Amino acid sequence: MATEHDHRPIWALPEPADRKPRYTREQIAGAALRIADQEGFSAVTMKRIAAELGAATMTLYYYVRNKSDIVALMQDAILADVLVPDECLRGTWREAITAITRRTRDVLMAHPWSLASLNDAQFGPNAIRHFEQSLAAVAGTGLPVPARFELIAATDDYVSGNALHAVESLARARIAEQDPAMVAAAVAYGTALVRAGDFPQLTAIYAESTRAQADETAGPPMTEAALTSQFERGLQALLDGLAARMNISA
Amino acid sequence: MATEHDHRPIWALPEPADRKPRYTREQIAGAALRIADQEGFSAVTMKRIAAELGAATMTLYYYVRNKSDIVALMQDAILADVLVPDECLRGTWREAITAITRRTRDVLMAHPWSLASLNDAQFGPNAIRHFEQSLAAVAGTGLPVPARFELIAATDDYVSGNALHAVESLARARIAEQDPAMVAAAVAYGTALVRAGDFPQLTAIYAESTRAQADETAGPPMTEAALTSQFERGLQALLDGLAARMNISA
DNA sequence: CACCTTATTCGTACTAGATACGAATAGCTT
DNA sequence: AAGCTATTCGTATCTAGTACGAATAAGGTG
Repeated sequence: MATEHDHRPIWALPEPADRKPRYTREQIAGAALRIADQEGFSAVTMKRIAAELGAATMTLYYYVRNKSDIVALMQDAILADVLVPDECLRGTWREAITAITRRTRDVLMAHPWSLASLNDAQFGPNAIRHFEQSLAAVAGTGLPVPARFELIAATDDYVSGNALHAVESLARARIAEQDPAMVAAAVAYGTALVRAGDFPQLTAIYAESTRAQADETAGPPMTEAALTSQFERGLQALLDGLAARMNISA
Repeated sequence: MATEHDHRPIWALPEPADRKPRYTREQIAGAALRIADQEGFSAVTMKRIAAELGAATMTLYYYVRNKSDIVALMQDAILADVLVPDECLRGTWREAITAITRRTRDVLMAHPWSLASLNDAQFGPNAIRHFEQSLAAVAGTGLPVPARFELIAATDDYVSGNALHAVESLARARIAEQDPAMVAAAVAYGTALVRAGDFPQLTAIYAESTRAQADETAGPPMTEAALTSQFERGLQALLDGLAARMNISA
């Protein structure tokens, strides 16, 4: 096994297989994934992972160099779920990209820790498969390769940012319903600040929402369904714009 | 000072000011920010922050409840830089949003740790100011308020995701030039995998790039300038699409 | 089958970080 | 000057990651 501070991705290092190792990297990643999903990312510790597998803590270090290798394996394991069935890639580029993007968002939101835990973000096998699918999706555009990359990058940017914000929104909403006092405090702080300073837009909106007695949440919409339909509209707008600027049939 | 596990944002809690505290939360955030920018986010420890201020570690806990409060203060400090001069808000909505979005991206990329360290992402005063500016930017659209939110959210999603990916790209590029052996290993791993599996798109691109003897980087473009101009094109495409779908003058 | 090699497992120890607790210090008030 | 308590900080505890080397056991060899 290579030393620490070796920058090679974990997948470039041979996995123990000489005699009969009791575990595999896949099992380790799976255990870590289960813990992250059920108990939160911060519960993913070397000790906890080992316990999940019935092993001693230090045993893990025979399979990986350090914890961030395990995180990389977790990220790649998630990407397996991002892969779409081949049928999705047979339609128009727009249908295909939409399918991939939707699925990407679903998976990112199902594992809220994934976006925040991007360390060096190594490229694993499933990342490559995902990239291949994205390339297949835009193959029908007839664009030159760099433009295809750009098309993929733009949708990827959008979906990542959207998932990041959506996850935050939902987390905030969840905390808020557990602890209504906090909402009250936050709103009190916000309104005090708005009242004190020079915030014409917010003041107008606040007045209007008070008049309409809408719910007091000052921020963006909170339900998952609302966030998802907003995501869809943004995505289609983005695809419209990209298609027009790249001169490809929408 | 409120107890730990109080979910209220740090700004809702009174800052020590009775007698004569030696520091302020702003100084603490500033020290932490300096450390993060110069030595990386992982160098931001309570001990290190305190040392930067010439204080003892535990002194910090008189000003904040815990470290994540400090991170929240750092995030908000960054957002101060995201604010644009008022002149930027006077043109068309499109010019204004473009200006805000560009500046947002610049700042996020100047503090690469900021996107990855979103904890609960509390809303601080500068976040509110930034939101006010965004609302002012889109005020000229004449859209109903929810649609304005949506317009802002869409551009925000795009810029966050773009910055996230751009930061990663640049980090990868930086590591690569420090350690060319790693690139070789990663490329070797990638090509082996592509050769072994069923990757028609990647195979074609690899063949083409070999023939054209382009640089061997399989991924997206790496230079900051290239990433920025790609960002611009994506943003304008997104705004095109949003304008069309929302029926507002582009 | 006894035995040897070394792959694999794991116990112990060390370092670093966050923070609880309470003692020490020093502004302000009277 | 004395006292109250806001503010500072030293010490101790807990948790996490991981270096190191001992213990165990798989599989080949004589």
